[in-house]
Amino acid sequence: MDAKAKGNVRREEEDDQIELRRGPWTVEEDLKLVNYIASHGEGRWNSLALFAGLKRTGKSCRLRWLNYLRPDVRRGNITLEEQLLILELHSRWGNRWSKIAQHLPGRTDNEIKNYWRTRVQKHAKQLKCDVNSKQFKDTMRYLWMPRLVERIQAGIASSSSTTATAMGQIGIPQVALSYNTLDNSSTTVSLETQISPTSDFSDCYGNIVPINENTNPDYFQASQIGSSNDYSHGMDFQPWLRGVDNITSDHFLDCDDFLFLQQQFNFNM
DNA sequence: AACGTGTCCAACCGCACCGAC
DNA sequence: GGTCGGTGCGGTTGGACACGT
Repeated sequence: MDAKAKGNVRREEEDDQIELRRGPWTVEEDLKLVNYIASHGEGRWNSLALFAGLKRTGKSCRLRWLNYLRPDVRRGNITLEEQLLILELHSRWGNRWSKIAQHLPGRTDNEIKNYWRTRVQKHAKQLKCDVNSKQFKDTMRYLWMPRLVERIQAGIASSSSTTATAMGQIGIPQVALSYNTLDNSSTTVSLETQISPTSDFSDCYGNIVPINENTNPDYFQASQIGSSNDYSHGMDFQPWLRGVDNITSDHFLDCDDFLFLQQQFNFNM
């Protein structure tokens, strides 16, 4: 055991001696934490826990604040746009949840991680394949993501067109992901509600080149409105893409989607 | 109504990193 | 260079809840 590990063990032993509380937070504890941070700000979590009168570790206080009590935490279902972003960014960075969360304002790394485990990994399990396998990644890239784009577009088309204008007026940049759908028409989806003015999107997409100049099949692209992505790669999934409507937004695959996907997946194994 | 099973998510855990001393 | 305190990250778990039988 190295010095750092010893230090961690010693601190945990000290925690036990103080009889720190664990488990779910009470309303009273939440109020103490919120009020203390409102008066003194966040940071220095161990001393914060002490001075706020909370019998919790600093780590516990930090986690509670960041994942639950922070005023800008977004709650509720992950939107289609957010699902698409998660898939995109995960394909690039893997399980770098905090980095992915930086590009989904109001969403926590914990929430994204939970989403991935409960939704995406569940589908991988149902398809009887490893979530890290090429087959599963291809399925995401060539089937789920284009389908999400179409559904986002359908939603945009049926909703008020004032949204984008309003977002522009309050200074939120509009970033779009564009794809070529499988029938060779161009599809563009705006992610304006997800990208904060301070997010470093150039970090994600800083080295983008046109698809026809990149020979790497695993390459994905995203850009300002006007460029294109190509997820088709000659695979013919048009019946699936065209045949399913009325899909609920909280899951990116409904039952029919999944059955078709399972057939396509087995066929292409 | 009672029970079993599956799902979801808040919270915890272990580890690593960093800066100060 | 070693130690310590603070912090952040990714993986895991436990319990509440929903749903089916």
